[in-house]
Amino acid sequence: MKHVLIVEDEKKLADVLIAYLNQNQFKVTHFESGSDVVDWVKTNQPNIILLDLMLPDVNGKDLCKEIRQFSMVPIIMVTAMIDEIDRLIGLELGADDYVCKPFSPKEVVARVKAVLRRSEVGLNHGEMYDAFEVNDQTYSIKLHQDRLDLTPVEFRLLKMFLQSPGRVFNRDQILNNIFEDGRIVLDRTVDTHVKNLRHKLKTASPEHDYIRSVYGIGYSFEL
Amino acid sequence: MKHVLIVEDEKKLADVLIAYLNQNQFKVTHFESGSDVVDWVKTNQPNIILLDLMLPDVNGKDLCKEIRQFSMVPIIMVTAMIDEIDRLIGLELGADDYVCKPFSPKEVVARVKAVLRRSEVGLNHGEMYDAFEVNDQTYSIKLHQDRLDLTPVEFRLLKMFLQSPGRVFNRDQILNNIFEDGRIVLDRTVDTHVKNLRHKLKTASPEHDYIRSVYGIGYSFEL
DNA sequence: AAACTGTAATAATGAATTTATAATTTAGAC
DNA sequence: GTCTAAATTATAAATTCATTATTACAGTTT
Repeated sequence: MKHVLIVEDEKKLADVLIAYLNQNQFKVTHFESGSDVVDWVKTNQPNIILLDLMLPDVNGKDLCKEIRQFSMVPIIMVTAMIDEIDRLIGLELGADDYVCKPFSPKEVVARVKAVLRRSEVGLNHGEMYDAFEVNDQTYSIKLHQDRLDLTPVEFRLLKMFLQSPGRVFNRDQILNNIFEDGRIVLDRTVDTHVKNLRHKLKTASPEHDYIRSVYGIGYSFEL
Repeated sequence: MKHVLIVEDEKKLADVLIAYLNQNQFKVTHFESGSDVVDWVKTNQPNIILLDLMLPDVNGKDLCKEIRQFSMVPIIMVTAMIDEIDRLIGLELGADDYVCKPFSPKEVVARVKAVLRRSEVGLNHGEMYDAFEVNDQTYSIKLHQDRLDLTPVEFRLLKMFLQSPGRVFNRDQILNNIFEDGRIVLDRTVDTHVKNLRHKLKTASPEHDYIRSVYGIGYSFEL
């Protein structure tokens, strides 16, 4: 029986989740604050953690990172800050997924199952996107088994593209996704990174043209 | 303190064993099923495993073989099938000893101690990782028979790397792994220890470049 | 004293960004 | 349709910035 740890200060919300998860044959443990979570996780080794970003005592992001220090347990972030989401994606937090408040309990259960499934099969492997394999542990991406030798910026850029194939990003969106801090750089910088990434992709797979330029708008990734 | 992993689905039985082992200064981890055992062993490297042959989800024999793929950790098989025992002995399972249910906890503790003693003295070396041999007793690591002359910090650093080859560690993670107490030192300190370790590895094996710097992230060990 | 560890300062390297220029695309004029 | 000017994107080189490597030394421990 899979064991889910919920770290959530809104009692009502937590109760609903617990009820749903129990109905789906999950064992659930609930913490209303973050202070004792690390110790508990170390001794009890849950199968998955649902972690609220906004907690009364500790910062959810830091907690996530701290857990990552000693465990690869899957973590799903829960947040009310819809604006934060974009920045969280592809971030080096080490979380496996996120859900945004308000959410349906059904959705959460589905995500929990999905993440567990993912973490069970791909033992050492990262998430697959077509022929690409993204490995957050090793900060590397493989294309057809071969490791692409990417810089940190290129890694985040390609991961962002892979997560939304076909979507056209303008340069502002790309910069927001790539930089945690809201630092401001020129649009041309994006071009340069795209150029460098294209070159590395071309080296690995000469026949394929993955990144499409959309004149007047930005770039999109075509699998 | 020796760390014993018990894989046993009968909760009561396991609890008795845990109590006895704890009394004898063993640290104990308990799994009620076999599904997550392999991963856990890979990261946690127990000193000995007590493995039930009959588990709800996976076959104990297969589990034993699978563990033998990557580790020489001593394994004691536990079984209720007294008839099976004879067939098991001498088999290519790779287990180190057997106990038959019903057994007295005292007997099990005695066997655990015996097997550990056996594995510590004599020809039985430490855990092998490729050409590296880690010996926790003597706090030393050999590369191709040659003993590397490592300081305690270097020993823990290299052992950590060997346990997760290919994984990229950032400096915080390295420090957390190396120092049990939460002592805080500068990131540059990691660089220095890595440099010193690299030098010793180079002396022992000039052609090989084991430690890879991952710019902006940390280090990884490539076997 | 010798060995180990941590820090600080500096050098070396590598990545990110900017800059400059060339190439391409688009839209309007003919 | 084709030509041309303006806008946009591509590329390469130069610059700035960040990270890592190395060295030397100081405080501790053995």
